[in-house]
Amino acid sequence: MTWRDSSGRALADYPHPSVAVDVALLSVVDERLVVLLHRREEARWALPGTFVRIDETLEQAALRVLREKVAVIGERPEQLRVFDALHRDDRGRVMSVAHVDLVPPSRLVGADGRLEPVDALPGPLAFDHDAIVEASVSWARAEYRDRPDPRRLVSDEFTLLELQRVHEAVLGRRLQKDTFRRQMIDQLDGTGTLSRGTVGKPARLYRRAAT
Amino acid sequence: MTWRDSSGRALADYPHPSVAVDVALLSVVDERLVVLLHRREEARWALPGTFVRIDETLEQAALRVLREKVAVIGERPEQLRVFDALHRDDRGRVMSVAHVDLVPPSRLVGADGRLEPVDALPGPLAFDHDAIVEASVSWARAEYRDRPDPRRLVSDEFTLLELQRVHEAVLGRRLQKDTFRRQMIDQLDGTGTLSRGTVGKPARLYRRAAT
DNA sequence: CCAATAGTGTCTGTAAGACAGTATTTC
DNA sequence: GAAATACTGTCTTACAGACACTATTGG
Repeated sequence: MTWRDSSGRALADYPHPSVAVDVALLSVVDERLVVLLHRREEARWALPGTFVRIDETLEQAALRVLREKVAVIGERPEQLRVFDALHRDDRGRVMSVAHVDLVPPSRLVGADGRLEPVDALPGPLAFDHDAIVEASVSWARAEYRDRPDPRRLVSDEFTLLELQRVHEAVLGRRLQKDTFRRQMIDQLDGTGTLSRGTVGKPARLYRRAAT
Repeated sequence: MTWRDSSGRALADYPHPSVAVDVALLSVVDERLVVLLHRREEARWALPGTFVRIDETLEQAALRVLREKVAVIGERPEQLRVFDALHRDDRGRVMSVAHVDLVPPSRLVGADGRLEPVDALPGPLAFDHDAIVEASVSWARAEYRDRPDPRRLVSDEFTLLELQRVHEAVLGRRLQKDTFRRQMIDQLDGTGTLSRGTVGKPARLYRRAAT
């Protein structure tokens, strides 16, 4: 039984905006922060996006668009903000809830799209997608500022240098190893084992500490 | 001329969620951070909210709901996040874009509703409005952490103590005057005049520096 | 003079940035 | 031994927090 207002109309009887999700899927490849772009129509690159169905949440829609449009299993999409300019989409009144997700590159084998470094995008993207990429990079940097690899881009056991390289890629700048060590060390558990097979003194292996 | 897809349907022909805005309108009264609540139906308090019309932006809808439901002229509503649980509204599928606005108490004379301190709300609010209030307080505190009264709750000229009292109300804790002074002083311009009529040594008056 | 508020100098602890030294591996 | 990388001690600088002292008003 659907709800009716005093004039006998249901909610859906009133004209209302459509809602889309656009997802900036980030990863780290070759020590650079990259975003997965998707070819939209002819000459324009865009983020994967879709309309939100009436029976799914935003997160479900975000995971679905990654699966359907770029063949990737997402991890944990986060909302950035709503883009709601009146004429941003010429098909009608559409607001888009921008999302970001950050996954290890192993998730991207066989992905349908193009990975581009976030600081060297191939020309302006469709809609307001340049602004979404910018917001997603800010989100990722805030996420990696204080905590050791919260999105698990490196495997469960890692050396401090491996961890540092991932943080440098996300933050987009070099870090000093002694400062980095001091910031991270008390959020890590040593495994007692050492890395093997590299030149130089073997490094200790760590795990993320259970918070 | 409306856009049609390959099966001849316009966007609005597909069932899609309705979009609402809910606005936490904050102010500072008696050195406490307060939120304006609105009576919804019987026994439940709620934030003012409305459906977004097809021809208005989120900001316009947020300003409209303040005007229509609580008779307040808003200042600059900011998005917090979208609440999108599938059955959060029993009238149908509705997502709500939570907003926050922070205005001086002079805007609230004649407001239609009840001002309550954010840390002493009268029981659980309707829908997910408790979470919206919590997010709006976090937003306000971040806004006031580093900058002198960015929402202009005090008048154009003020003493450091007046400024500090407003910051303490927003942040919900006492501050030390010497630390506070050092944080703010280089973002202020002295006017060269002194406050008058108070007990004790007259204080210098300041203006917000042009950033 | 007393109470009250304004304004400022200084000490301490913490942490970042920078530098340099020692340690342990491969080749 | 040489090269390479891991690890750590220490110095400097900056700044927050805390304390205390001086300054200037009304009563």
